[in-house]
Amino acid sequence: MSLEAAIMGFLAEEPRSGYDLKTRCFQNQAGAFWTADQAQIYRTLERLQSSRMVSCTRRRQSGKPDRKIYRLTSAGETALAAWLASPSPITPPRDSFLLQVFFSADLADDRIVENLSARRQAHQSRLDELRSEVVAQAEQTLAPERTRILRAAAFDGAIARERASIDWLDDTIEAIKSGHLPAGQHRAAPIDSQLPETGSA
Amino acid sequence: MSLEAAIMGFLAEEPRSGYDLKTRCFQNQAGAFWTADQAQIYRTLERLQSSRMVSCTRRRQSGKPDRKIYRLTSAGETALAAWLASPSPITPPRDSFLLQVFFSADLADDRIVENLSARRQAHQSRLDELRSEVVAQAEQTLAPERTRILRAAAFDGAIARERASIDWLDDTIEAIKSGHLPAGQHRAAPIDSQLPETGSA
DNA sequence: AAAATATATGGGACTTGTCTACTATATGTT
DNA sequence: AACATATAGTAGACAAGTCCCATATATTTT
Repeated sequence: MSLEAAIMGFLAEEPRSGYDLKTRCFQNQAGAFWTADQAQIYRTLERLQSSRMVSCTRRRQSGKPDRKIYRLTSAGETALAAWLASPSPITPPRDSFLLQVFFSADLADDRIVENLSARRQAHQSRLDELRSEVVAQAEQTLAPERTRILRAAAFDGAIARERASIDWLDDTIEAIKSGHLPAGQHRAAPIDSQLPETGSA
Repeated sequence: MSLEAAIMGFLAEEPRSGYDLKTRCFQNQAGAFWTADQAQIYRTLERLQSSRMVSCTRRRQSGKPDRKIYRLTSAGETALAAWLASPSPITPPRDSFLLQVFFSADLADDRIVENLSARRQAHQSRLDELRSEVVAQAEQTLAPERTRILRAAAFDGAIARERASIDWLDDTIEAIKSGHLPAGQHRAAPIDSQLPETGSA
């Protein structure tokens, strides 16, 4: 549903081909909020066409294969407007990393810290990407200011969450490093050590 | 994959039935990080059994149907340990709400504020749930301290993100209310008004 | 006595999204 | 000449998850 809406949102700006959507729209722009692989974009376009939300015209090109240019129909505009005004569903939580933390009592301290640090790295890269995307977006002075501000707000939302994750990771790493995490009495052998416990029990 | 791991994580604590997992584990405890409906829990248990990660013993009950108690095998313990030590995949962003914000330039200011406020409400409820879950978890003094602390850390991660979202929403609502968002020159008619524009253009 | 609710387990259809790979042509590189 | 890359679109298998529903029984409520 969201992918349909996102595609309609981009087509509302201007008509585009599946290829445009894939390379231009879902890589930089909306890639921060929704990703879709090529196969799915094409299939969603077909579905939108068969439900009359978009229309399609073929454009010949010399040498390259034909482009199929999709444009939003008036039914599509209505559907897009309805989606924009409707509350978007709260997605059920699905965070495999927090799940790992939740279950990692049997993991040695330094292993836990490793995992947290790696995760920190990943969030940091994503934050950097988001920031550079904000800059790129701000430079596109062709779009009306209202559009630019709202898009910036969306990016800010994503950025705020990345920052929160990083801060939490820093705090947690710090807490473990300074020994606030008591050693466990392991059910069986500690996960990454064949040695018997020496002095921690 | 994560659901398999989560189930194994719970079975590592103690043997349980599918019903236990559904009602006790995936509703309160890990429900904050991963949800699964009943159908999927049972099917995943079957899959885990056929790959020898868990074993199953039937227990008769008078009146009620038999319980199938699943326990982690040693192969399962190994697989769980491997999962805990492996970096969890970064999931591609998929946030329909930010997508809406991204595309909502054609929506009237007060509509946008409505949407943001509704979202704020939702995040606030989720935050409250998380907090009460932390309290509930802290009261379970039967679990070893190490376990409790790590679970609390996982909840803190989720809480940190909820708070960040709420703060961002507050800021954004405030910015729009104080008129920082310029009116748009609409492509067509403004989305939720049949009246011609009067004084905003 | 009928109806709802909790316990316990399962089946089947469906949607979304991922992964792979294939067809074509033009351009640029080694 | 062989190869990679960009353009543009198509096709099929598959995994994960959601939704709705069926089957039992026991207890509690109306």
